[in-house]
Amino acid sequence: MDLDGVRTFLLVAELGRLQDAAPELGITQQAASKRLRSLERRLGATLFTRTPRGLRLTVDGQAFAPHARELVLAADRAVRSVGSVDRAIRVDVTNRRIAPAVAVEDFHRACPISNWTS
Amino acid sequence: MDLDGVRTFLLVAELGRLQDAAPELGITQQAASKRLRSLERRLGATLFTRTPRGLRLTVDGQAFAPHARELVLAADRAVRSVGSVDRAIRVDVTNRRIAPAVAVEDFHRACPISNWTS
DNA sequence: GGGGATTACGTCTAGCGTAATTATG
DNA sequence: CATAATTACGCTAGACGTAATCCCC
Repeated sequence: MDLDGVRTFLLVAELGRLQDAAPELGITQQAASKRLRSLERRLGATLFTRTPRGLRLTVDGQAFAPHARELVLAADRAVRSVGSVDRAIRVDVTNRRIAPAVAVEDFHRACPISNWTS
Repeated sequence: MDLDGVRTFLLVAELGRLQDAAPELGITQQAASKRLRSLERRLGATLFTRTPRGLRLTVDGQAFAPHARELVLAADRAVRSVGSVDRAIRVDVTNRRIAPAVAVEDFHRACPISNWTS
């Protein structure tokens, strides 16, 4: 499951036309069309009714929309959850011959933390 | 953003070893390793500490885990939201010469619904 | 004919699997 | 040495863009 397709769905549902939504997403109209087709194929349902004046949500699309919004919000929260932690220090330990290095390394093994190089 | 990587993350975080998680996901150990690397690259953070006995969560990984669970649950709800709606009828209107067809077609234009053929 | 979406097609990147490599205990 | 993860490499499927096509006002 790809979230880019879900974001495409939401923007197209809001704007009603691929031509408006596609530039916003940094892709072409054709790519947006294929994203929606791919999403519909994945879900096994038709999300939009295609008209020569744009796209309108089907009942499936209307049912999917709120869940899609919740989904992208959850994704944004998940992305924000990393990197926001205050990093204390960053120490590279390569020489085990000196006592402080051993002490730091022991602490490293006892309490693993990210951004260590080894 | 790809949810398969998030599901891989959760299973590896639970089981602690790629070898156990990979078959569960229907992929090889190497593919699981690359999925995690891809996810970490996407997030810009290291989620696991690699050891010769398996993988352990870093602080970033611990912070990401609950959001990841919420994310996959939201995805499952979103997928279930389509197709569960009760379908009432399905009518193909091709002949505009008869009055009932016109009436149905007008209703169609006023209130689009999925599963129409045109 | 004009605006809008789709299809066709070439290209390019991402993801997987098999096999070989590295690293730890 | 055994175990577990990584890297190398070839392959296939998916995604994008350009160009051409279809469809309804």
